[in-house]
Amino acid sequence: MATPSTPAPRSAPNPDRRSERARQAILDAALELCGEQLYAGLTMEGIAKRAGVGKQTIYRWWPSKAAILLEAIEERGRSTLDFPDTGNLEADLRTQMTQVAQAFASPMFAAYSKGLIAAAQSDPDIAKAVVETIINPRVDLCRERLSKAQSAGELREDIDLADLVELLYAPLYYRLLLHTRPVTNDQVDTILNLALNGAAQDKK
Amino acid sequence: MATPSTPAPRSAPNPDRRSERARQAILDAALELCGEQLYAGLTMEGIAKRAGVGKQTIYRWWPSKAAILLEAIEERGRSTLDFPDTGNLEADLRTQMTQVAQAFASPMFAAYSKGLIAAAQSDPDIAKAVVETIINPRVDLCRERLSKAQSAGELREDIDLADLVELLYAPLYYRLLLHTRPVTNDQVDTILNLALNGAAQDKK
Amino acid sequence: MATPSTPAPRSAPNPDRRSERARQAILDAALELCGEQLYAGLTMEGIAKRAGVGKQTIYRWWPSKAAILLEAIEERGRSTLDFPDTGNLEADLRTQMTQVAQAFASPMFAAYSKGLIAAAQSDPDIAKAVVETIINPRVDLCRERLSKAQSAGELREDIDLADLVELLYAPLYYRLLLHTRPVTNDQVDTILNLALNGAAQDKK
Amino acid sequence: MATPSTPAPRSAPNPDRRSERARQAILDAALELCGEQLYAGLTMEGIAKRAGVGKQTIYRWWPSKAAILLEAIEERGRSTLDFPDTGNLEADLRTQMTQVAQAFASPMFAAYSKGLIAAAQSDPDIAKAVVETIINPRVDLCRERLSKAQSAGELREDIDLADLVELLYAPLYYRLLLHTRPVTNDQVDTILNLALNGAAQDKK
DNA sequence: GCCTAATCGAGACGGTACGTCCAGTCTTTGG
DNA sequence: CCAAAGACTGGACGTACCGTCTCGATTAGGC
Repeated sequence: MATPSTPAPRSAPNPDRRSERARQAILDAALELCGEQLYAGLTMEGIAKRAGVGKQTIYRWWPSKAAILLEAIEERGRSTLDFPDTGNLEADLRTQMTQVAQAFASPMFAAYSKGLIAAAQSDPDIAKAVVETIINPRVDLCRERLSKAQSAGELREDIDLADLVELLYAPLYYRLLLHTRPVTNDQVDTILNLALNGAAQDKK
Repeated sequence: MATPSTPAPRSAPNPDRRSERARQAILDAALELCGEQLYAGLTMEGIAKRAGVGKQTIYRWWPSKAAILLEAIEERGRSTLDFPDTGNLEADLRTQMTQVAQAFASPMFAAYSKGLIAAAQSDPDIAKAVVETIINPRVDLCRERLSKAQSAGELREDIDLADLVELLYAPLYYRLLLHTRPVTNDQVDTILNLALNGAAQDKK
Repeated sequence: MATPSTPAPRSAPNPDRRSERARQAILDAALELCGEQLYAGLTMEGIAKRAGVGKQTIYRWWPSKAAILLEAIEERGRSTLDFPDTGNLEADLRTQMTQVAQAFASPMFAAYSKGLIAAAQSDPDIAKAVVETIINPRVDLCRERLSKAQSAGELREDIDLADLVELLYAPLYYRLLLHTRPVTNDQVDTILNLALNGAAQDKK
Repeated sequence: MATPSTPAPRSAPNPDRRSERARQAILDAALELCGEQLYAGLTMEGIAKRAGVGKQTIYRWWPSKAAILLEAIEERGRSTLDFPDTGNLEADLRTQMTQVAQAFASPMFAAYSKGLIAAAQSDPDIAKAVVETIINPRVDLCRERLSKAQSAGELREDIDLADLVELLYAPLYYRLLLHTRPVTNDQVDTILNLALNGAAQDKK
């Protein structure tokens, strides 16, 4: 007889009886409102009203509004999970990174950045969830592609691929979150040029 | 009856009569509270009570709590504005970037990141102010140092220095804001190695 | 095509299939909860949980929680319906009124007073039901006894017996509902003395 | 150095700074709403909205909606505090009791009965306050008048005047709260006739 | 003695009001 | 006139119940 793995903090609701209609309406409302106004103006009451749903129904299934956004993005944002492999590393990276750069300009990723990452600064649980469900899967896919390239002799043997992934994508997040300059396709070219070839003058 | 020269939208306060004691107490209280708890738990009422100050005194001089933090950091955080020039570019960058990496771990920069940058996602004014008063001055100093190196033939001629600054510092912000891994001194070495020398295998 | 004889506003439940177990459990739970806490803290959800019953089962058979109490009291509280006739009017009244006075102190009558009468102030249906099922039967019995006494020449011919019943029992309700003094057996003696003999000095 | 007499449960508000405008608006709104609908439909939120007041302002000064009604009635309902003394006891009682009987039909006393007395069944504090601020002052005035009559030989020496007050007024409350028959002026005559002269046949 | 339909326990649903907390404004008092 | 104090309107918070609705799982009556 196995002990239940979930401790059921407060008479856990039964997911089988969950209303899919309400769930979708809540995710839709959250994304819409986050697109229309800024994340700080996003309220549980607003989501409930827009979704035509009781507040309790939200609190029954999600611990916070950030958790709603997380689920919404995880469910609807699977498009940036593709990673091509044409044999040409630089071209493949350009394809994928351009896709990310364009996503950063879409309303849904506005919700992502303005909402989740901001909330993550004040809530370690959100931070953990963002890393695990959003960041890591994409990082892993990128690292696999890089690993093939390293095996093929296209990349130096002595570099850590996780560090290289960081170097490639960090500048996109930098502009997104610090609002210095807009994220563009040109930026991707620049990053690839610098990261692959290095900034130093060839010693020859 | 003379019209006052300043239109005074609503009885503009006179800075000459401002109480420096109250101003310092408010900045102190804001930083202390931001260090003790998360930014989301930082309230105007809490700052006023901690500072022994009326709420009106805060609203008279600052438009938001983020503005308070901004002023606090601008006033107390001038240390990371130094930029060395020993003639060795990589060493100088390592010195400065290590300094930044260590600042990211200090309580005051917790306030900076968790507070200001999060708030900037929901408030364009804050975003603008952060870039102008915090980011740009440091970027400019870095770019000047890089410019000397470029003139000295240490860096490729064809690269944009603003892009290089981004490439160097973005990974630090990436870890800070996305909470993937802690920011360490080792990270600085890795960034410099990759960014200066490139990840690609030497074509010989 | 025959119209059903009962219009069945919304699928009227069939009393033949009613679960007597559930009915008793609900009445018990309602009385217990009303005894343990104040009427204001009595909830449909609490009754359902205590009775181990679905909420719908309650709503199917009763329109309100006051209706539950009413049925509970009507079913279990038939004891105060006895009215003695020993030939001595004052003694018989003392017997019956003392019984009522003691009932007012019992937990079940706490439910009666604190629950039903309070609810009756906000719900005319409850008020009507209380009068018809609880008050009137007892008033009628008392009036019959008084009528015999009037015929026997023990009471004045010119008085309305309904008014006299009121005069006798009203002071018990007065203390019960206004919480001025506790209802005691002594009060019964005092009432009988005053109501039968009058407060005025004999003119003699 | 004196210890403050009030323990100040939670940073007690300063009554000197209280807004009389808000206070009157709240009392008005409570009485109006209680007159329009039944007490059970009276909500703090409704009062706040009608009064144009924040909910906090209500909770700052009153512990419950019953407390609001109590203050409203105490402040506006001083009219039934008069007690005549013409030398004719029965006439004076008739005057006063008729006044009370008529008050029981007015909207404000609907609030009184349907609200306060119902609430008193579930809240001992309310019950205590009702007795002390509403009931007792009026009972005392009546008892004084009866006392004069007793000294003047109009009433029997052996009766407790508090009991007589109860006997006189209880039937009015009986009809009011139990909703058996409406309270009328005729009822007052009946009560006086019975209570003063007694129901028993003169033994002569 | 099945079969079928209603009732049952259970609880998720859209709502309303609760009582609290904080935002941002207004008012009072004192320096 | 500024500062402190804090009461004010307003609105979102997260909770508790309301009364309705929707699920299987009994469970009883009519066949």
